[in-house]
Amino acid sequence: MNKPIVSVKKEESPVEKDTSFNPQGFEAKWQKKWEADKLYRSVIDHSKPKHYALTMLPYPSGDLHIGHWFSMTPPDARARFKRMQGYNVMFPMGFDAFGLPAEGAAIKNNIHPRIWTFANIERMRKQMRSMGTMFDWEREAASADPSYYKWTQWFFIQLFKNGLAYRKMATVDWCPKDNTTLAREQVKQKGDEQVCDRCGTPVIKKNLEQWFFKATKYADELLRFDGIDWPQTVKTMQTNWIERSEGAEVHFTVDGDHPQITVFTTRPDTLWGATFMVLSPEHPLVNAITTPEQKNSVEEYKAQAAKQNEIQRSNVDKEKTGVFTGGYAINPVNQKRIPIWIADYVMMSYGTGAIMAVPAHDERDFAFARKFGLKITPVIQPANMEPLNGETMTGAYGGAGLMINSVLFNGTVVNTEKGRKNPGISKVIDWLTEKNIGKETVNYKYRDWLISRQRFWGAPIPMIYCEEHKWNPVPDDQLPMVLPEDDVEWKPTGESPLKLHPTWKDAACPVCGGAATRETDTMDTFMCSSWYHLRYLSPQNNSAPFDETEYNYWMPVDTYTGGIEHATMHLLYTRFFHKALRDIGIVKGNEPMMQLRNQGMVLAEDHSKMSKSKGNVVAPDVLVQKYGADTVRAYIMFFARWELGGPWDSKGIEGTARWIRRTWTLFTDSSPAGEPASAYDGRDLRRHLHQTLKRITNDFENFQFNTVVSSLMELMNELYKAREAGAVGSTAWKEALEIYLHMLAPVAPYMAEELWMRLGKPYSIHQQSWPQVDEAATKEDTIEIPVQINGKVRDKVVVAADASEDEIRAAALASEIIQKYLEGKEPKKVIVAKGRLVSLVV
RNA sequence: GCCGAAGUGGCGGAAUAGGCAGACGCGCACGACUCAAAAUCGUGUUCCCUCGGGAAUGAGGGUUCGAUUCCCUCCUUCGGCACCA
Repeated sequence: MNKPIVSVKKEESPVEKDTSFNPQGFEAKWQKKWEADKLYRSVIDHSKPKHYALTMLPYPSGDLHIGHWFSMTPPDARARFKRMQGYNVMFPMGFDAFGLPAEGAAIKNNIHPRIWTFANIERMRKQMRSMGTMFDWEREAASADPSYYKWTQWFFIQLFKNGLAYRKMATVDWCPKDNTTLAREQVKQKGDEQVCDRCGTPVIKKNLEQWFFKATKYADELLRFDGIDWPQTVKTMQTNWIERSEGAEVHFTVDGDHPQITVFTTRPDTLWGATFMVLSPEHPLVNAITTPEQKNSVEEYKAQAAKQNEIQRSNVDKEKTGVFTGGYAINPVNQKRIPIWIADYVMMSYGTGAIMAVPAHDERDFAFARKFGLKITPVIQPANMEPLNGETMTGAYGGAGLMINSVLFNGTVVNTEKGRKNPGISKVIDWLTEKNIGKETVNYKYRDWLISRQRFWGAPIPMIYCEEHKWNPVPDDQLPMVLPEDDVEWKPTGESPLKLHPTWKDAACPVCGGAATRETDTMDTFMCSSWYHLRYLSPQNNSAPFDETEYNYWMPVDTYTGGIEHATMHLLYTRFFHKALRDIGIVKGNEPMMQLRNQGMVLAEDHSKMSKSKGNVVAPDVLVQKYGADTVRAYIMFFARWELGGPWDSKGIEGTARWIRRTWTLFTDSSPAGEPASAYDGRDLRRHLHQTLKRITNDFENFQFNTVVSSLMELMNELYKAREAGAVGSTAWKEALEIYLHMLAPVAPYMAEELWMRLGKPYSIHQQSWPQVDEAATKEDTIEIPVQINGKVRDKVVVAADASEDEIRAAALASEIIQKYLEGKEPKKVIVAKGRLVSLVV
């Protein structure tokens, strides 16, 4: 397993250096030397432009898998490239170290999560070192370390003090397997079930008092992506997740002695067509307005809806259901008495939990009205169509037209625009406001971030409850509020072990000093990862979450890379968090990460997801032992488009391994074929070299790692040909070898360093400057131009690279083959694309 | 249902200010070396063919001298959201 792949040993003379390819040997050697020399230490240096390259930190599950390599080593190559370009690069790494698997291990093995977690970190750190990345380990941070979560707690308190963290009773999602509440972002739709994003278990609803962050305060700002270069897909996903909709709130009075009911609508222009009202079964006024005759059926429906709620009631295709409450509302625009129903297609969690139903112009309302025989009144008449008739319509009409049946608004134009851009909507909103029966409102699907978790292995929420003084933060001098080491029971009881701990929850009220109770919930681990990029700035700092001088130099993050699965979770949380800290005065700027790129996923060879249970996981350690880390890095970059990912191909790595070995041989074989020709013309070689340099520079910039490697492969093939042609010894040859190693260095840092040394160059190649493209050298002398007749290539002519259109045309027409095709006739048309092609039309 | 991304040889993928489709690599075939195999090196490899050529970038249409690239319609795959009022 551990033997070198190939031995290119020739008959050895004792003075000759060993030229056998032994990556395991030189990789270990350089790793040690780089660490001893602190080659990748990143410190403030105002003489250079800075570049903060960040890749999402891993959870310390205990084993580095190929996906980690895929997400870390290409960005590492790019960070190295940036460094050679003259940037002062910081490329830190750490661990998202709180989380449930540690508790699972605690339950299973009766071992404290801290011990399990930090043992895993130790193990993964070792594995990561083999990857040959330029991580600055002196900046490492682990979120489960008290010196880290001290500041996670401190940030919570800052949010609390600034009114951005609050506690409320709410209907929340609960994962019965993980035994904790979840934020809405962490609940996913799977088939027709809502499941826990972490474990896939269907969630249930619970009414609980929980801590929230006021993320919705930033809804509008989070919809703006000004000045940041993020993938459109992520921006779209966040935009859809927040889902802003413009409309109006309208107040309806209710028959009898009841409070008003407010509805939210995006179509106030259709108010005159509201022929009934629907409340969510959970709406607080349902009981009050239900008449005695309807009480039984309403209760029955509510019970059934509540039960369905636990399973899943949001199946779109489901037949509409509902019951009449017996109550009536007054439509404020025309004083019509309209029946109030309850139905589970109206959600308490959106808008006001009540809608005005306009069956003529809303499909759901239409289906409901038809099923229960409710009145349908059209109020928008499309042009060029028979007048709509509520009795005979077969579906709702949602398009443009003129308002009808709407008294003073009759004839008003309604288009398909949303909100104020629609003249009908805009006019009605103004009128509602004036009449004081409604007002313009913007509604969001986005909800505040539920931060409480009923778990042990997280940062304890630093709050204390006293009967008299209610909730108060733990005083700063008592931070961190550390998790207990002893007397913790590892039983899957469904309650936080902290709650069951004999003494942990006892505290003194920060206000009166009297007996008080600690919060026993911990924070969502996404809170920890919302600010880890700040902790990297100064992980040792014990008096502040980060140094301001470090912040001013390094922030914001220039390049952020990671998986797209975090689009509406971490990537949204961290933007919110940054904006909140900005308003509190802790950080500057509007966005934490300027450029974002998402890598794809490495799939198993059968195109399925890799998983331990399926046993189809590719183990990078084995590959490193067999081929060396450089080959694994290069193959990772080469085998698929980084942004797409794809299935692993275990045979494919042989090609990359061959290229690495051939590169080694090219540099170390001192008996080149071909005579050293003093008359060797290096122009072709230099042209290839500088064309490649230009391409690779561009490809690194654009995260196109696969073509970086293929360009290097091509250039190596050229180098072998040049060697045959007697290039060895020429200045072009020497230049080519040096530049080749510069370009190789980010991809295969170990071998590049080893070969650089063997060229007799000064240590270290990783401190060399990225070579300059010699533009003149990239230019061709002559070019071959295809000549098309009626779109088909018939011949190719060779002309000077700078030949004029006339010259090219003449050369094309002079071709014998072309003349043969023309059969003596004049072409109807001759198109010359200078430097590219000639197209003849006959 | 809505929104988005992607469809190129046996496979991963190159090539888009519209200009020689298939770079590079895997696989495969043949050859050299070898007693033999592996490794290595070399040659070939989109398909069809009557060897002159013809067809081809998911399908169909359009714009153009010319389309993988731009426009329209459709199909497939993947991802996101999902009774959002």
